[in-house]
Amino acid sequence: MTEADPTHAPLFEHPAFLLGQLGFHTAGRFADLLAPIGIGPRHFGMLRLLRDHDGQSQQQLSEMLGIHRNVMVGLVDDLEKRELVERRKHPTDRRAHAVYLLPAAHEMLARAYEAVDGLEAELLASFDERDIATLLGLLQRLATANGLRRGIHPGLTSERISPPPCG
Amino acid sequence: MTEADPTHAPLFEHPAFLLGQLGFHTAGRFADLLAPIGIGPRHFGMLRLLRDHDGQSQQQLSEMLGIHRNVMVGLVDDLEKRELVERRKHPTDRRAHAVYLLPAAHEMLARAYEAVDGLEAELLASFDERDIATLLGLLQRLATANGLRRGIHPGLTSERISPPPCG
DNA sequence: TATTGTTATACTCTATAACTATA
DNA sequence: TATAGTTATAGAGTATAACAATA
Repeated sequence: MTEADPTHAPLFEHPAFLLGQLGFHTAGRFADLLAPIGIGPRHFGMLRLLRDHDGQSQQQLSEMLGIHRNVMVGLVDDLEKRELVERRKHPTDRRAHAVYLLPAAHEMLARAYEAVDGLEAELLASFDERDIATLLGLLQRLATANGLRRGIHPGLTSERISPPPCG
Repeated sequence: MTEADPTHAPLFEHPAFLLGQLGFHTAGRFADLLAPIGIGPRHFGMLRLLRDHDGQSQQQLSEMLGIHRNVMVGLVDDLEKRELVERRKHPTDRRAHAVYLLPAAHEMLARAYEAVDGLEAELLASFDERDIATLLGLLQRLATANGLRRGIHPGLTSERISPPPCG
């Protein structure tokens, strides 16, 4: 099953393909590692945001996460059911809810960060310090040059990034 | 909005996060570039596979693409409607269909490869030859070390890779 | 009139199971 | 009994529009 391509290199020779493949794999593994503690990547992102932006309205939070406010409703519902966040009255706008972290969230965040560390270690197991530094620098340049917002990833599902296949 | 993290580096410092972010972006852009010619990433993968494995059964093809045989039905349906492939009688197994490329598929493949080139150029616009070579080497090592199958990407949807958000 | 949170709807994609015709 | 292709069903996810309360 060697790839014989008359005009183009095999996909293994394309950085774009490898990025897509590795990104999908990474997102899936992240969801896998988060699953045992009972949250998904989107919940992690929300808790992480709240640690620095406690007490904001759902509207504000959804803009910062790059998601629609309708989706935010379900996200806050989930986290409220697990007693990780709380909806309180907004101090200045009676239409809005102010969302606050509850104490349990900090322990949850600590455990989620362990998952992040585990993922990073697993992914980069075969790399030494220098390889990692080189890779990080290149990926940061790519992300910046292609207009990706820092720390905002509109591609992480609750469980899996989702879809089907391709070769 | 500077990231102040007591215990962990901002996500921008995590190769795993950047891979997920860049992978999602890349997959989405690929779908965008393919859309004008009327196919999705999964169709491209199928046509590409058929060029080297013409006349195989749907079962065999779905195994090679890493997808379920039920999904293959719709994929072949799509391609048959566009007269890019054809179902014929399998020479040895009367239960199976043998799938063959039609002439129009070769032109479609050529145009799809232009999209691949365009994506690659867009993504790596700020990189010189040496950067690209370094990146490619690192990504290939990562893909291999993490057990990813060459040229098989079970994460490309018909239109978009799909999901919601995270920070 | 616009905005916040919410709900309802439709649409896409997936995963499972079941059916048929063959093997 | 198992397999190839197909179809049906239910589930998850998203996007859009609409609604009540408030600005």
